[in-house]
Amino acid sequence: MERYNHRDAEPRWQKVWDEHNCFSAKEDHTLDKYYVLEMFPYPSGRIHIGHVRNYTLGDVIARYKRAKGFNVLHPMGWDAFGMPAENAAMERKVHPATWTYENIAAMRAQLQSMGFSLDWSREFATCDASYYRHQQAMFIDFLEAGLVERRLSKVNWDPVDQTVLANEQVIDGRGWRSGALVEQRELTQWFFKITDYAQDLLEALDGLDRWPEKVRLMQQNWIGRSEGLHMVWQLIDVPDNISQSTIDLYTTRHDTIFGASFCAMAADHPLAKQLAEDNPELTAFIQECQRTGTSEEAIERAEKKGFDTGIKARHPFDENLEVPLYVANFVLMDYGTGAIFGCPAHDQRDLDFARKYGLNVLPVVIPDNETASTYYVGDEAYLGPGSLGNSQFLDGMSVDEAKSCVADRMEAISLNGTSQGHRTVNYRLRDWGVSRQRYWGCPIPVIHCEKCGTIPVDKSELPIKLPEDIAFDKPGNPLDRHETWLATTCHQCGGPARRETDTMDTFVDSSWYFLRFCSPHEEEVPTDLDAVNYWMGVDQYIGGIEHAILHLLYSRFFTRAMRKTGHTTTDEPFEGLFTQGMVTHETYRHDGAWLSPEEVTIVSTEDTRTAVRADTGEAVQIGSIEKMSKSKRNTIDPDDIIELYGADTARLFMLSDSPPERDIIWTEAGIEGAHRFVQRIWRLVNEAAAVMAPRADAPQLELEGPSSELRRASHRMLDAVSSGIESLRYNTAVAQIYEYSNTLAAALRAQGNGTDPAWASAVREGVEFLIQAIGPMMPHLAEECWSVIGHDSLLAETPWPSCEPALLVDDQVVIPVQVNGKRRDEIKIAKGAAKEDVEAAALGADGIQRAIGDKEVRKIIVVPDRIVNVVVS
RNA sequence: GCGACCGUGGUGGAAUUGGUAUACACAACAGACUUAAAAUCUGUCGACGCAAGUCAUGCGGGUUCAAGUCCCGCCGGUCGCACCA
Repeated sequence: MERYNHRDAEPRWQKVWDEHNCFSAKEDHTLDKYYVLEMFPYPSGRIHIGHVRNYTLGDVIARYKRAKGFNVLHPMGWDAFGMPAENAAMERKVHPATWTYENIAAMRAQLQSMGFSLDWSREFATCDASYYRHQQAMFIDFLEAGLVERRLSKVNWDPVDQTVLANEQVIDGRGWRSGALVEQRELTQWFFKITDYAQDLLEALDGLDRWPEKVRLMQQNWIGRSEGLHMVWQLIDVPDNISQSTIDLYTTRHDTIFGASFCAMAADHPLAKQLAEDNPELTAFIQECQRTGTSEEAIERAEKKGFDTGIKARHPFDENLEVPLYVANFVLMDYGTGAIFGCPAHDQRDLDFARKYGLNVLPVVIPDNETASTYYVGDEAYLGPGSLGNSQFLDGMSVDEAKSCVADRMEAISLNGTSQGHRTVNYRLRDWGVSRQRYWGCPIPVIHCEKCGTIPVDKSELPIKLPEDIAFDKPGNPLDRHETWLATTCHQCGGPARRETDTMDTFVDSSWYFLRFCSPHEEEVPTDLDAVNYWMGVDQYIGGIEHAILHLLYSRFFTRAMRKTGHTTTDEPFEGLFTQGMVTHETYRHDGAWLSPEEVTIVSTEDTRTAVRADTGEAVQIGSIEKMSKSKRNTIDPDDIIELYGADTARLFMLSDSPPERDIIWTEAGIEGAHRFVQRIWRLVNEAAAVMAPRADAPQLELEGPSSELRRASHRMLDAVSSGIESLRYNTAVAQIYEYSNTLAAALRAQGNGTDPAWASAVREGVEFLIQAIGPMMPHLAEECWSVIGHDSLLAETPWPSCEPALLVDDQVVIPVQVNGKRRDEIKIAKGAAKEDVEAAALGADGIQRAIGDKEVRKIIVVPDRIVNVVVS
């Protein structure tokens, strides 16, 4: 028998599937649908192993659901805008569009060589004008619905690249590309008002019961709801040139209000800025605050610093209590009101600050084992529960009682005619700044007209296409310098106007592509409501955990915004979410330089494992196992694996052993093991084909008799594989298949060339089940085997077989018997046997008799069909 | 610092969700076939013990007839957030 030749079989079956149009989703909206989607790739040039894992995980469920009779939508596209294309343009003098579309072509071919069951007829790239024109139309819809705003905002500005950087692109205070010190700048930016949906996005997390708990928690923390009190304090000794006589404070610890010993506002608080105008010292302090980096380290090391403004703030419940107002470096302008009262005894930052400036530290929440008069707070603020003390009318209350009492009183008393406080809810979530000063993104469809102001373009002018003739010879946004593109006419007044040169954050592109897949060729509007109604939401979405917040939260917001503007009918885009682990590999170093796996030979002996350079034989240091990355040079090229071992082997390796949510370590031994199993299945099927019942014969399947044991194993395997796939526990499904192939091989060996027609039928059934079970995982091998056993039809078009329930249950069960919780023997007994019979059988077993000896039996616990425990004293 | 998750053989991992701990695989070892190697097949494989058995799921307690699984406290690791008042 010839070895299975993947080089021949894989392209052949891919062609057949393509010719039969096996994987295009049907436009029949009366069928049960299943929408499975993996996060679409950025066309960086080549697919990497992480893609192979991602799309394999999705393809298994797609092929399985198709076999189960669902109308499956499994599309693919390209998240094609972004910085790398511009970097390539600058480095290699190639147009971003050329670079991107060439990469797409190369990567499409790679994905096709993996045999993924994708509906390529729905493919698009987000940089296609036919896609982004609809994004522009929706931007205008959002603007009209009040979901978009243009306002001044602080941004990270890279002075060398002359662009805004996202927080993630600022490393240790420097631009990730240029290495230049990042400046804080105020720029007019476009924002999506995601904060309008903060409460809804938070509450709806509860309904996402097929999302990982971890991701829901991360989003919950990111949204960061806190319930607090907004209040107004009177200011005293305000300089004459300042009109402000009160300050707005925000707190969540209003119970500690009698412990307040100072107030503090952010360095960029409007009052601080006003005061700084004629105060050089304060100006210098504010500048110092702004210089402090935003990196984690900088914040951790930064000392609490303040500047006493000389102004006093009057305590709302105690006219005689006046506390100093500081400008402080640890107060954030963009949270709450940008100003706080400090209660040092019960907040660590306030305590550090108070100790530095010699401010009063008065404990007001007294732990149960302390008394108010003697309780001393040292260098650690007390954050725990207790009863109020040193707090006038609050004394004796719990923290919660005191909070609600303070809130009631503040709401009741008035200052200058309005209530001095009100309960309020704050979120950490910020509005989504979508402006990017880049060329390779979706142009924001807005013009600036001297007469009419900043207005959206008329929808009839869409798409606002990117100009093609651009140069990347200078840093910054080339759109700013493209005069013929910039100059336009205002559609309202007919006067001259200039185009907006900001383009949209690429996260906008990926926030609705899953909706576009439902009707990718719709020209008039972004989505066909009929199609969206039928296909959405995505039943199973699969991607990396790194998108737990940004992409997944933006998409949830965008879907809501699209619903509000009439482009879809549901709020939640992804009903099921699965976050897969990374693919990792060992790292190798020699003389400080990283070496790729091909440059290294591993030398293994019985108990050592070392590495040498493949070319020179010099010793190589084996480093830690890390995520595959170009910088560590520990990547594996999927093309090499497909060529050497085949797509099915690569797919099997991705599915076996490690649970999909966990990181998987790529090893040569592992991929070879997977390849051996591919060959083993091939041999097994061919051997079985020689002895099993021919296809033409009427099957002579029996529920009892000699062949039923094999049949039980077959049906149990199929059942276990089905549930393993449905719950995405692919590693256990693969283990079932391994185990079954051992069983089937042993059965063939035992029976020899038996001629019992019932047995031959059972073998045929078992082989067919085996092929069906591997179908979603190793589709080419399965298709080849399917034809070997005499089928003319395609496995890809064959329904999933159903199990015979009678074969899934045994009429006899083996149950372990314990004595005092330790297993001593086991008994074989009829399933569902009466308790008394089970007890009798258990007590009769040799091992049990021996273990009991002369001790007294006190109790026998029988868990039906499970276990027996004999308790002796 | 706060929050979440995880610690099971030499290795990846399984365990019906409180009911036979270590399925399946990798590695290793022994054997068969072969002139030889590869491939393939067979067997062994948590520790100690000749055995009966004893001990083993990071460590220490607890609940229970029964704990890898539940509770409390440590230790170690991974991830997320982080001056959010």
